[in-house]
Amino acid sequence: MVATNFKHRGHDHPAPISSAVVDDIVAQLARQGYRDTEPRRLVISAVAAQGRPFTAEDLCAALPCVGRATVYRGLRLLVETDQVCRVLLEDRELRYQLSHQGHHHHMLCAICGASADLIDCDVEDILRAAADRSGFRMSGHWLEVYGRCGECAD
Amino acid sequence: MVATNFKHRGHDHPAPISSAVVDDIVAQLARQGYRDTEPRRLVISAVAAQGRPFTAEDLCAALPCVGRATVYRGLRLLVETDQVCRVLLEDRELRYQLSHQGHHHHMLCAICGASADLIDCDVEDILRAAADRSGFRMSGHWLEVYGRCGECAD
DNA sequence: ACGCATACCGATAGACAGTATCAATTAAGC
DNA sequence: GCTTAATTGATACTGTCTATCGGTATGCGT
Repeated sequence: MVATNFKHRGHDHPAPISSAVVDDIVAQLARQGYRDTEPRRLVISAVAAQGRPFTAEDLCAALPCVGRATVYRGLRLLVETDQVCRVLLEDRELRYQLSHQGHHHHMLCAICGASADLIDCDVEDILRAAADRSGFRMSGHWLEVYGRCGECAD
Repeated sequence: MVATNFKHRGHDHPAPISSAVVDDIVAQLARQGYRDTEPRRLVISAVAAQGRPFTAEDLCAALPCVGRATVYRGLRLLVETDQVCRVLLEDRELRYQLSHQGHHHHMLCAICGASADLIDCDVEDILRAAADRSGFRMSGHWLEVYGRCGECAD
């Protein structure tokens, strides 16, 4: 194969990016009519490789061979299809992470950046009741909890 | 007085911006060592004049005679001194509003943009307990509730 | 296997919100 | 009034994300 100044695309049969997680997400996307492309697999793979909440720029840096616009588009698609959820830091920086099923909230460690799902936490009903008292009909909410994880606690 | 191409400053004695709210905030700032300047009073006055959560750009537009940087700085100062609180819309747009005393949350109407304080809502303890269960020590949180206010509920 | 329609890609330019810089100005205390 | 440090405003800049658009590759029907 001859080197070119163009990026690899499918025509030179690169090693397909594949793993249980990637295949699963690609299959879910396929079910909704989205194509199975190599750049998209690369994005999903990089997302799955992140150990903690990451920024879009983190992904771009981890994927120098994928266009920025493609990374952002891929990320947005994953958010829209609920494969990835968005997390907001105290300084309003937006991060992402693979979403576990169902609606839940995150606890973010201000020191190491780790996140943990907030389990057994039904603020929903309480908020709805309080909203009612204000004459509002609640349709959604955004909640982030900040603190220190066990390892960073003092 | 001769017209110049420079903006008015104190030297031509413009009508001082004053009202109960403005004077009160200016006094609080003075207590913390911040000067009483005309641009700052203008910003505070414009903030007080807003009927609902507003953006920094709203203020800039309402204050064409005050520099952008000054508006942003003034707003930040007001947030840091707890005179104004920040509110996050569902699309992550940042808005501001005069803060009423004490920690509380906001209910935002997705239709008309109105906001109401969420009263009798102690999510704090519940969150802290849930965080404990995840091994976290909670230090803060960010909560916004979205929905429809009474008037927009149809 | 082949061809077609169209989703998709990447490079780049641009929109946008907010910040840094810095000389000029002014508030506040003496 | 005078001094000095805080403040201002014009502007340039940063960083994040989106729009555009020519070209490409995927998935499907055949």
